Amino acid sequence: MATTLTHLSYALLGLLRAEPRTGYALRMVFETTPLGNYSSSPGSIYPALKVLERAGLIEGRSAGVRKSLYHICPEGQRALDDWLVRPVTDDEDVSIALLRFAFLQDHPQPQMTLDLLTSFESVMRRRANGLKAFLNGEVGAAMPLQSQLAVQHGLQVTLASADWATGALQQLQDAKSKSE
Amino acid sequence: MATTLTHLSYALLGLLRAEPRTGYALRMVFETTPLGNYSSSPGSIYPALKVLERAGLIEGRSAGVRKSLYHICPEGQRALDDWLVRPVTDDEDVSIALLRFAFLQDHPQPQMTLDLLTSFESVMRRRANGLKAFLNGEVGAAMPLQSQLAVQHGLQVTLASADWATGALQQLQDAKSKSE
DNA sequence: CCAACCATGTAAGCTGTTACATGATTGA
DNA sequence: TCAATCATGTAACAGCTTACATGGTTGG
Repeated sequence: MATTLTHLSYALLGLLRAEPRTGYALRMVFETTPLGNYSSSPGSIYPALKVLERAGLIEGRSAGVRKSLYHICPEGQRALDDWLVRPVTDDEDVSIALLRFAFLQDHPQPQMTLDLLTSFESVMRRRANGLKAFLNGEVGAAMPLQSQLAVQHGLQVTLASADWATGALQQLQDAKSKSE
Repeated sequence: MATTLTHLSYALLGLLRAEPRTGYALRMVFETTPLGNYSSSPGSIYPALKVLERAGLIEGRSAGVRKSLYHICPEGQRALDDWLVRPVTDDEDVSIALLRFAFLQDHPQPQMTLDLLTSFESVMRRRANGLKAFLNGEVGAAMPLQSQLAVQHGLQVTLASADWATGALQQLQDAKSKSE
Protein backbone atom coordinates (compact mmCIF):
# COMPACT_ATOMS: atom_id res chain seq x y z
CA MET A 1 0.00 0.00 0.00
CA ALA A 2 2.15 2.90 1.26
CA THR A 3 3.04 4.02 -2.24
CA THR A 4 5.93 6.31 -1.34
CA LEU A 5 4.89 9.74 -2.48
CA THR A 6 7.16 12.13 -4.32
CA HIS A 7 7.56 15.76 -3.39
CA LEU A 8 5.50 16.70 -6.40
CA SER A 9 2.69 14.45 -5.14
CA TYR A 10 2.72 16.18 -1.78
CA ALA A 11 2.68 19.56 -3.48
CA LEU A 12 -0.39 18.50 -5.45
CA LEU A 13 -2.07 17.15 -2.31
CA GLY A 14 -1.40 20.39 -0.48
CA LEU A 15 -2.88 22.50 -3.25
CA LEU A 16 -5.92 20.23 -3.53
CA ARG A 17 -6.51 20.38 0.19
CA ALA A 18 -6.99 24.15 -0.13
CA GLU A 19 -9.50 23.75 -2.93
CA PRO A 20 -10.45 21.27 -5.69
CA ARG A 21 -8.76 22.03 -9.00
CA THR A 22 -8.23 20.63 -12.47
CA GLY A 23 -4.82 19.44 -13.58
CA TYR A 24 -4.51 22.52 -15.69
CA ALA A 25 -5.24 24.82 -12.76
CA LEU A 26 -2.51 23.06 -10.77
CA ARG A 27 -0.07 23.60 -13.60
CA MET A 28 -0.94 27.28 -13.63
CA VAL A 29 -0.14 27.58 -9.93
CA PHE A 30 3.37 26.28 -10.58
CA GLU A 31 3.71 28.59 -13.53
CA THR A 32 2.53 31.81 -11.95
CA THR A 33 3.73 31.64 -8.36
CA PRO A 34 7.24 31.36 -6.95
CA LEU A 35 6.08 28.76 -4.44
CA GLY A 36 7.89 25.56 -5.17
CA ASN A 37 10.24 25.04 -8.03
CA TYR A 38 8.17 22.44 -9.80
CA SER A 39 7.74 22.43 -13.49
CA SER A 40 4.36 23.05 -14.96
CA SER A 41 4.98 20.45 -17.62
CA PRO A 42 2.00 18.24 -18.38
CA GLY A 43 4.36 15.29 -18.51
CA SER A 44 4.89 15.44 -14.77
CA ILE A 45 1.57 16.56 -13.36
CA TYR A 46 -0.99 14.44 -15.17
CA PRO A 47 0.77 11.13 -14.49
CA ALA A 48 1.26 12.16 -10.84
CA LEU A 49 -2.47 12.86 -10.52
CA LYS A 50 -3.26 9.43 -11.93
CA VAL A 51 -1.01 7.80 -9.37
CA LEU A 52 -2.65 9.71 -6.51
CA GLU A 53 -6.09 8.78 -7.77
CA ARG A 54 -5.25 5.10 -8.09
CA ALA A 55 -3.86 5.19 -4.55
CA GLY A 56 -7.18 6.59 -3.33
CA LEU A 57 -5.69 9.85 -2.06
CA ILE A 58 -7.59 12.09 -4.44
CA GLU A 59 -10.72 11.72 -6.53
CA GLY A 60 -11.36 13.22 -9.94
CA ARG A 61 -14.95 14.23 -10.61
CA SER A 62 -15.98 14.90 -14.15
CA ALA A 63 -16.63 18.59 -14.71
CA GLY A 64 -17.50 19.14 -18.32
CA VAL A 65 -16.05 17.71 -21.44
CA ARG A 66 -12.61 16.21 -21.07
CA LYS A 67 -12.03 17.89 -17.75
CA SER A 68 -11.98 16.66 -14.22
CA LEU A 69 -11.90 18.42 -10.90
CA TYR A 70 -9.71 16.70 -8.36
CA HIS A 71 -10.76 16.61 -4.71
CA ILE A 72 -8.63 15.40 -1.83
CA CYS A 73 -9.92 12.27 -0.03
CA PRO A 74 -9.78 11.62 3.72
CA GLU A 75 -6.91 9.21 3.16
CA GLY A 76 -5.11 11.94 1.20
CA GLN A 77 -5.64 14.37 4.07
CA ARG A 78 -4.06 11.85 6.39
CA ALA A 79 -1.06 11.21 4.14
CA LEU A 80 -0.54 14.95 3.75
CA ASP A 81 -0.78 15.64 7.47
CA ASP A 82 1.71 12.91 8.28
CA TRP A 83 4.16 14.59 5.96
CA LEU A 84 3.50 18.12 7.16
CA VAL A 85 4.07 17.48 10.85
CA ARG A 86 7.44 15.78 10.51
CA PRO A 87 10.26 17.81 12.07
CA VAL A 88 12.74 19.28 9.61
CA THR A 89 15.60 16.83 9.16
CA ASP A 90 19.28 17.69 8.86
CA ASP A 91 19.40 16.95 5.17
CA GLU A 92 16.00 18.19 4.07
CA ASP A 93 15.82 20.65 1.21
CA VAL A 94 15.04 24.18 2.33
CA SER A 95 12.42 24.55 -0.40
CA ILE A 96 10.62 21.40 0.75
CA ALA A 97 10.58 22.53 4.36
CA LEU A 98 9.14 25.86 3.24
CA LEU A 99 6.46 24.09 1.23
CA ARG A 100 5.46 22.13 4.30
CA PHE A 101 5.37 25.33 6.34
CA ALA A 102 3.05 26.99 3.83
CA PHE A 103 0.76 23.95 3.72
CA LEU A 104 0.44 23.85 7.52
CA GLN A 105 -1.78 26.92 7.17
CA ASP A 106 -5.07 26.33 9.00
CA HIS A 107 -3.89 23.11 10.60
CA PRO A 108 -6.18 22.28 13.56
CA GLN A 109 -3.19 22.41 15.91
CA PRO A 110 -1.33 25.73 15.42
CA GLN A 111 1.45 24.32 17.56
CA MET A 112 2.46 22.10 14.63
CA THR A 113 3.47 25.16 12.63
CA LEU A 114 5.50 26.55 15.52
CA ASP A 115 7.21 23.19 15.99
CA LEU A 116 8.13 23.00 12.33
CA LEU A 117 9.53 26.52 12.37
CA THR A 118 11.50 25.78 15.52
CA SER A 119 13.08 22.66 14.04
CA PHE A 120 13.73 24.57 10.81
CA GLU A 121 15.56 27.27 12.70
CA SER A 122 17.71 24.87 14.67
CA VAL A 123 18.62 22.90 11.55
CA MET A 124 19.68 26.12 9.84
CA ARG A 125 21.76 27.24 12.82
CA ARG A 126 23.38 23.82 12.94
CA ARG A 127 24.17 23.96 9.24
CA ALA A 128 25.63 27.42 9.64
CA ASN A 129 27.83 26.22 12.48
CA GLY A 130 28.98 23.32 10.32
CA LEU A 131 29.99 25.70 7.55
CA LYS A 132 31.80 27.97 9.99
CA ALA A 133 33.68 25.01 11.41
CA PHE A 134 34.60 23.89 7.93
CA LEU A 135 35.91 27.32 6.97
CA ASN A 136 38.02 27.51 10.11
CA GLY A 137 39.18 23.92 9.86
CA GLU A 138 42.25 22.56 8.13
CA VAL A 139 40.65 21.80 4.78
CA GLY A 140 38.59 24.98 4.59
CA ALA A 141 41.36 27.37 5.51
CA ALA A 142 43.65 25.82 2.90
CA MET A 143 41.19 26.32 0.05
CA PRO A 144 41.69 29.00 -2.58
CA LEU A 145 40.01 32.34 -1.87
CA GLN A 146 37.12 31.91 -4.27
CA SER A 147 36.22 28.51 -2.87
CA GLN A 148 36.21 30.04 0.58
CA LEU A 149 33.98 32.83 -0.65
CA ALA A 150 31.59 30.30 -2.17
CA VAL A 151 31.30 28.55 1.19
CA GLN A 152 30.91 31.96 2.80
CA HIS A 153 27.93 32.49 0.49
CA GLY A 154 26.37 29.27 1.74
CA LEU A 155 26.94 30.44 5.28
CA GLN A 156 25.31 33.82 4.78
CA VAL A 157 22.32 32.37 2.98
CA THR A 158 21.85 29.76 5.69
CA LEU A 159 21.97 32.43 8.36
CA ALA A 160 19.38 34.41 6.40
CA SER A 161 17.12 31.34 6.50
CA ALA A 162 17.61 30.97 10.23
CA ASP A 163 16.91 34.66 10.81
CA TRP A 164 13.80 34.46 8.71
CA ALA A 165 12.57 31.62 10.93
CA THR A 166 13.22 33.68 14.04
CA GLY A 167 11.17 36.52 12.61
CA ALA A 168 8.38 34.28 11.37
CA LEU A 169 8.08 32.61 14.76
CA GLN A 170 7.85 36.00 16.41
CA GLN A 171 5.21 37.12 13.96
CA LEU A 172 3.06 34.02 14.39
CA GLN A 173 3.30 34.14 18.17
CA ASP A 174 2.36 37.83 18.20
CA ALA A 175 -0.65 37.15 16.00
CA LYS A 176 -1.66 34.30 18.30
CA SER A 177 -1.41 36.26 21.54
CA LYS A 178 -3.26 39.17 19.99
CA SER A 179 -6.20 36.94 19.05
CA GLU A 180 -6.50 35.58 22.57
CA MET B 1 32.12 16.68 -30.37
CA ALA B 2 29.53 18.77 -28.61
CA THR B 3 28.42 16.06 -26.20
CA THR B 4 26.30 18.31 -24.00
CA LEU B 5 27.92 18.13 -20.61
CA THR B 6 26.02 17.75 -17.36
CA HIS B 7 26.68 19.89 -14.32
CA LEU B 8 28.36 16.94 -12.70
CA SER B 9 30.71 16.68 -15.68
CA TYR B 10 31.68 20.33 -15.32
CA ALA B 11 32.23 19.84 -11.62
CA LEU B 12 34.58 16.95 -12.39
CA LEU B 13 36.39 18.98 -15.04
CA GLY B 14 36.84 21.87 -12.62
CA LEU B 15 38.31 19.64 -9.94
CA LEU B 16 40.61 17.90 -12.41
CA ARG B 17 41.84 21.24 -13.72
CA ALA B 18 43.15 22.02 -10.24
CA GLU B 19 44.98 18.71 -10.01
CA PRO B 20 44.82 15.17 -11.40
CA ARG B 21 42.82 12.79 -9.23
CA THR B 22 41.40 9.30 -9.17
CA GLY B 23 37.66 8.73 -9.31
CA TYR B 24 37.75 7.86 -5.66
CA ALA B 25 39.49 11.10 -4.74
CA LEU B 26 36.81 13.02 -6.63
CA ARG B 27 34.11 11.20 -4.70
CA MET B 28 35.82 12.13 -1.44
CA VAL B 29 35.76 15.82 -2.40
CA PHE B 30 31.99 15.67 -2.78
CA GLU B 31 31.70 13.80 0.48
CA THR B 32 33.89 15.97 2.67
CA THR B 33 33.33 19.50 1.40
CA PRO B 34 30.13 21.55 1.22
CA LEU B 35 31.05 22.71 -2.27
CA GLY B 36 28.44 21.49 -4.64
CA ASN B 37 25.56 19.28 -3.69
CA TYR B 38 26.62 16.34 -5.75
CA SER B 39 26.37 12.84 -4.52
CA SER B 40 29.49 10.86 -3.98
CA SER B 41 27.82 7.74 -5.27
CA PRO B 42 30.02 5.62 -7.53
CA GLY B 43 27.04 5.12 -9.80
CA SER B 44 27.21 8.71 -10.95
CA ILE B 45 30.89 9.57 -10.96
CA TYR B 46 32.51 6.60 -12.67
CA PRO B 47 30.13 6.60 -15.63
CA ALA B 48 30.55 10.38 -15.95
CA LEU B 49 34.33 9.99 -16.05
CA LYS B 50 34.00 7.39 -18.80
CA VAL B 51 31.90 9.78 -20.85
CA LEU B 52 34.42 12.59 -20.40
CA GLU B 53 37.26 10.30 -21.37
CA ARG B 54 35.50 9.03 -24.50
CA ALA B 55 34.80 12.65 -25.45
CA GLY B 56 38.51 13.38 -25.17
CA LEU B 57 38.13 15.97 -22.42
CA ILE B 58 40.07 14.04 -19.81
CA GLU B 59 42.61 11.25 -19.91
CA GLY B 60 43.01 8.45 -17.41
CA ARG B 61 46.56 7.29 -16.84
CA SER B 62 47.11 4.01 -15.09
CA ALA B 63 48.55 4.53 -11.62
CA GLY B 64 48.90 1.20 -9.94
CA VAL B 65 46.63 -1.76 -9.88
CA ARG B 66 43.05 -1.08 -10.80
CA LYS B 67 43.45 2.64 -10.38
CA SER B 68 43.71 5.49 -12.78
CA LEU B 69 44.63 9.11 -12.38
CA TYR B 70 42.54 11.42 -14.52
CA HIS B 71 44.14 14.46 -16.12
CA ILE B 72 42.30 17.24 -17.91
CA CYS B 73 43.07 17.56 -21.65
CA PRO B 74 43.42 20.84 -23.58
CA GLU B 75 40.00 20.24 -25.09
CA GLY B 76 38.60 19.77 -21.59
CA GLN B 77 40.20 23.04 -20.52
CA ARG B 78 38.49 24.75 -23.41
CA ALA B 79 35.07 23.21 -22.66
CA LEU B 80 35.42 24.19 -19.01
CA ASP B 81 36.45 27.76 -19.78
CA ASP B 82 33.54 28.24 -22.16
CA TRP B 83 31.22 27.23 -19.38
CA LEU B 84 32.90 29.32 -16.70
CA VAL B 85 32.83 32.61 -18.52
CA ARG B 86 29.14 32.60 -19.40
CA PRO B 87 27.20 35.34 -17.65
CA VAL B 88 24.76 34.16 -14.99
CA THR B 89 21.37 33.66 -16.59
CA ASP B 90 18.00 34.55 -15.08
CA ASP B 91 17.07 30.97 -14.40
CA GLU B 92 20.44 29.54 -13.43
CA ASP B 93 20.73 27.65 -10.16
CA VAL B 94 22.52 29.64 -7.47
CA SER B 95 24.65 26.63 -6.56
CA ILE B 96 25.81 26.23 -10.16
CA ALA B 97 26.72 29.90 -10.46
CA LEU B 98 28.72 29.58 -7.24
CA LEU B 99 30.51 26.53 -8.56
CA ARG B 100 31.52 28.48 -11.64
CA PHE B 101 32.72 31.35 -9.48
CA ALA B 102 34.92 29.02 -7.44
CA PHE B 103 36.37 27.38 -10.55
CA LEU B 104 37.27 30.75 -12.09
CA GLN B 105 40.06 30.88 -9.51
CA ASP B 106 43.38 31.56 -11.27
CA HIS B 107 41.73 32.29 -14.61
CA PRO B 108 44.22 34.19 -16.82
CA GLN B 109 41.78 37.10 -17.06
CA PRO B 110 40.73 38.17 -13.56
CA GLN B 111 38.09 40.36 -15.15
CA MET B 112 36.10 37.18 -15.94
CA THR B 113 35.54 36.59 -12.24
CA LEU B 114 34.42 40.16 -11.69
CA ASP B 115 32.05 39.93 -14.65
CA LEU B 116 30.52 36.74 -13.34
CA LEU B 117 30.03 38.25 -9.90
CA THR B 118 28.50 41.36 -11.40
CA SER B 119 26.00 39.40 -13.44
CA PHE B 120 25.28 37.20 -10.42
CA GLU B 121 24.50 40.23 -8.34
CA SER B 122 22.19 41.78 -10.89
CA VAL B 123 20.32 38.52 -11.42
CA MET B 124 19.81 38.24 -7.66
CA ARG B 125 18.57 41.83 -7.38
CA ARG B 126 16.22 41.24 -10.28
CA ARG B 127 14.86 38.07 -8.68
CA ALA B 128 14.37 39.90 -5.41
CA ASN B 129 12.44 42.64 -7.18
CA GLY B 130 10.29 40.01 -8.85
CA LEU B 131 9.43 38.46 -5.49
CA LYS B 132 8.67 41.88 -4.01
CA ALA B 133 6.39 42.66 -6.93
CA PHE B 134 4.67 39.33 -6.53
CA LEU B 135 4.07 39.88 -2.81
CA ASN B 136 2.61 43.32 -3.44
CA GLY B 137 0.60 42.22 -6.44
CA GLU B 138 -2.94 40.94 -6.54
CA VAL B 139 -2.16 37.23 -6.27
CA GLY B 140 0.54 37.59 -3.64
CA ALA B 141 -1.38 39.89 -1.33
CA ALA B 142 -4.37 37.54 -1.41
CA MET B 143 -2.35 34.49 -0.31
CA PRO B 144 -2.63 33.07 3.19
CA LEU B 145 -0.10 34.38 5.70
CA GLN B 146 2.16 31.35 5.70
CA SER B 147 2.43 31.33 1.93
CA GLN B 148 3.40 34.98 2.07
CA LEU B 149 5.99 34.21 4.70
CA ALA B 150 7.41 31.43 2.54
CA VAL B 151 7.84 33.88 -0.33
CA GLN B 152 9.30 36.35 2.13
CA HIS B 153 11.88 33.69 2.96
CA GLY B 154 12.80 33.44 -0.70
CA LEU B 155 13.14 37.19 -0.84
CA GLN B 156 15.42 37.43 2.18
CA VAL B 157 17.62 34.59 1.01
CA THR B 158 17.91 36.13 -2.45
CA LEU B 159 18.88 39.46 -0.96
CA ALA B 160 21.50 37.67 1.14
CA SER B 161 22.95 36.25 -2.08
CA ALA B 162 23.01 39.66 -3.71
CA ASP B 163 24.66 41.21 -0.65
CA TRP B 164 27.25 38.46 -0.59
CA ALA B 165 28.10 39.30 -4.20
CA THR B 166 28.50 42.97 -3.34
CA GLY B 167 30.92 42.07 -0.57
CA ALA B 168 32.85 39.54 -2.60
CA LEU B 169 33.25 42.02 -5.44
CA GLN B 170 34.59 44.59 -3.00
CA GLN B 171 36.99 42.09 -1.51
CA LEU B 172 38.36 40.96 -4.85
CA GLN B 173 38.79 44.51 -6.09
CA ASP B 174 40.58 45.51 -2.90
CA ALA B 175 42.93 42.56 -3.22
CA LYS B 176 43.57 43.51 -6.82
CA SER B 177 44.34 47.17 -6.19
CA LYS B 178 46.58 46.26 -3.27
CA SER B 179 48.68 43.96 -5.44
CA GLU B 180 49.20 46.68 -8.03
C1' DC C 1 -13.84 32.38 -38.01
C1' DC C 2 -9.60 32.33 -36.13
C1' DA C 3 -6.28 32.99 -32.58
C1' DA C 4 -5.46 32.31 -27.94
C1' DC C 5 -6.19 29.77 -24.24
C1' DC C 6 -8.08 25.67 -21.72
C1' DA C 7 -7.29 20.86 -21.02
C1' DT C 8 -5.29 16.29 -21.23
C1' DG C 9 -2.30 12.82 -22.58
C1' DT C 10 1.94 9.79 -23.98
C1' DA C 11 6.58 8.30 -25.56
C1' DA C 12 11.42 8.86 -25.32
C1' DG C 13 15.15 10.14 -22.98
C1' DC C 14 18.28 12.16 -19.50
C1' DT C 15 20.35 12.13 -14.89
C1' DG C 16 21.12 10.56 -10.96
C1' DT C 17 20.32 7.24 -6.94
C1' DT C 18 20.27 2.76 -4.70
C1' DA C 19 21.95 -1.40 -4.12
C1' DC C 20 24.87 -4.72 -5.07
C1' DA C 21 29.35 -6.76 -6.22
C1' DT C 22 34.35 -7.17 -6.52
C1' DG C 23 38.96 -6.97 -5.05
C1' DA C 24 43.48 -4.47 -3.51
C1' DT C 25 46.01 -2.10 0.18
C1' DT C 26 47.12 -0.65 4.76
C1' DG C 27 47.54 -0.35 9.64
C1' DA C 28 46.62 -2.30 14.22
C1' DT D 1 45.07 -11.66 10.14
C1' DC D 2 41.37 -8.94 10.03
C1' DA D 3 38.95 -4.69 9.75
C1' DA D 4 38.88 -0.37 7.58
C1' DT D 5 39.67 2.11 3.79
C1' DC D 6 40.89 2.57 -1.12
C1' DA D 7 39.11 1.76 -5.62
C1' DT D 8 36.05 0.59 -9.42
C1' DG D 9 32.12 -1.09 -11.62
C1' DT D 10 27.12 -2.15 -13.16
C1' DA D 11 22.10 -3.12 -13.22
C1' DA D 12 17.67 -1.53 -11.94
C1' DC D 13 14.95 2.03 -11.01
C1' DA D 14 13.00 6.69 -9.94
C1' DG D 15 11.64 11.04 -11.26
C1' DC D 16 11.34 14.58 -14.11
C1' DT D 17 11.81 17.09 -18.76
C1' DT D 18 11.13 17.56 -23.61
C1' DA D 19 8.59 17.10 -27.36
C1' DC D 20 4.81 15.84 -29.55
C1' DA D 21 -0.16 15.15 -30.19
C1' DT D 22 -5.05 16.03 -29.67
C1' DG D 23 -9.18 18.60 -29.31
C1' DG D 24 -12.63 21.80 -26.82
C1' DT D 25 -13.90 26.69 -25.59
C1' DT D 26 -13.99 31.62 -25.75
C1' DG D 27 -13.53 36.35 -27.15
C1' DG D 28 -12.58 39.74 -30.64
